[in-house]
Amino acid sequence: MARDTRERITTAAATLFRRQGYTGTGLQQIAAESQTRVGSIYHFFTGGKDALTAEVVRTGGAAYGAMVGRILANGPDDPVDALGAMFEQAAVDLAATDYADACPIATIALEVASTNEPLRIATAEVFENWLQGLTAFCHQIVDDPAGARDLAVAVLVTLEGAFILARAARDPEPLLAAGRSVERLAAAVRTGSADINGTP
Amino acid sequence: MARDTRERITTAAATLFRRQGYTGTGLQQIAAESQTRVGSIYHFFTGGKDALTAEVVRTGGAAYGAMVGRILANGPDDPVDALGAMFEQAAVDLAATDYADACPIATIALEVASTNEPLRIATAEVFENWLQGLTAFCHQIVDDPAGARDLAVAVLVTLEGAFILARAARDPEPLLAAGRSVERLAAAVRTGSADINGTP
DNA sequence: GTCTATATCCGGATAGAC
DNA sequence: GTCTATCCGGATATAGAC
Repeated sequence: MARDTRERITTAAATLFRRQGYTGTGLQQIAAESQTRVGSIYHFFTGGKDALTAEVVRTGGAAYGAMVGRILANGPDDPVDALGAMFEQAAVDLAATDYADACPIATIALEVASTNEPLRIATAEVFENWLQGLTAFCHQIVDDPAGARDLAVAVLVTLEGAFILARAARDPEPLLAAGRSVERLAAAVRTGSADINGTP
Repeated sequence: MARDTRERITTAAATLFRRQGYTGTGLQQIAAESQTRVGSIYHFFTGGKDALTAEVVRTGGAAYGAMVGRILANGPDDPVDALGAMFEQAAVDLAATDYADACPIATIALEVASTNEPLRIATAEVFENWLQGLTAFCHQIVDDPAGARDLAVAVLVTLEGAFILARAARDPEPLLAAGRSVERLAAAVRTGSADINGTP
């Protein structure tokens, strides 16, 4: 049962961190949720809470990035439409989980950004990995590498910000509105028709 | 010194909440930072930590919204350019404060979204107030009310998401890239030239 | 590997002297 | 209004029996 125990700990921690954040979740609660003891957590994670959190950030981040990649790959053929569909799926998932399951690392990222340098770096690396995957996808829409990266940044930050508003309001509408705007931006970038200073 | 004490408490709490979040900040630390005692906090805020936090969210949110409004009003005459300038200003401010002073309520909003209903509502109201101000501004760009609201949502969520990435990476680039994309989106919305399904 | 017990400290909150 | 003292629970972390 050794491997099972370790996995129960990380999954319980991931769930609790999503809903309560890093500082808001105690090791005792993680132990209770994963049906182990605090001592067992320290058996598997010698570095204590921070070592556990770092692993949750990295593996949870990789899993979420892979899931988004699948959604984009299995979505509409038109990559612009696929981006919009991703936001709609995020809205459905968020409402279905009582507005709890949004970004797995956003709360942690904000909590540790100015207080915990190793964890800050772990979150930054996850975001960068996501951006690289999204940039590759956006290359279907824009040839220019810098343009694809900019579009990828826009997609990710729009999703992250929309998660904040949707969770706060307990309303999927910000995610849907954000999806419409991302589609519109991606279409404008693709046609190249929208100069920064459009004709008034 | 009575009024001063109360204000010192809220100011210290606002600063600490920005950098460490809600659960990551204790009343003892707030008391130390504001040079008072925990008992004094309870003298002014009978409801304890949550009452203090609710006031910080509301007054800090109103102040930040007013500041953004001033930046937009005093920026370039072209409202599309003004939106881009706002992101550039946010990037400058963030770097100048060692990547600490981003959104005053975003961290709190994520922490309490699934754990503290009164505070969740307080953050939602602040976001809604900001959206109404931004929607009024975006009416300079789009006539259609729904279009102006959608653009306002896009601007706010893009800013919020860019704050997360910029703080995690300790790099203003996500804010600058987000600003370029918001300008591009606003220009496309103004000209109405970018259909959702643009010509490939 | 797992569990109990415990050390040390900080969390929010309150009562009451001054 | 301010300050001291304190309650009680939970925080992280560790030591050691089994």
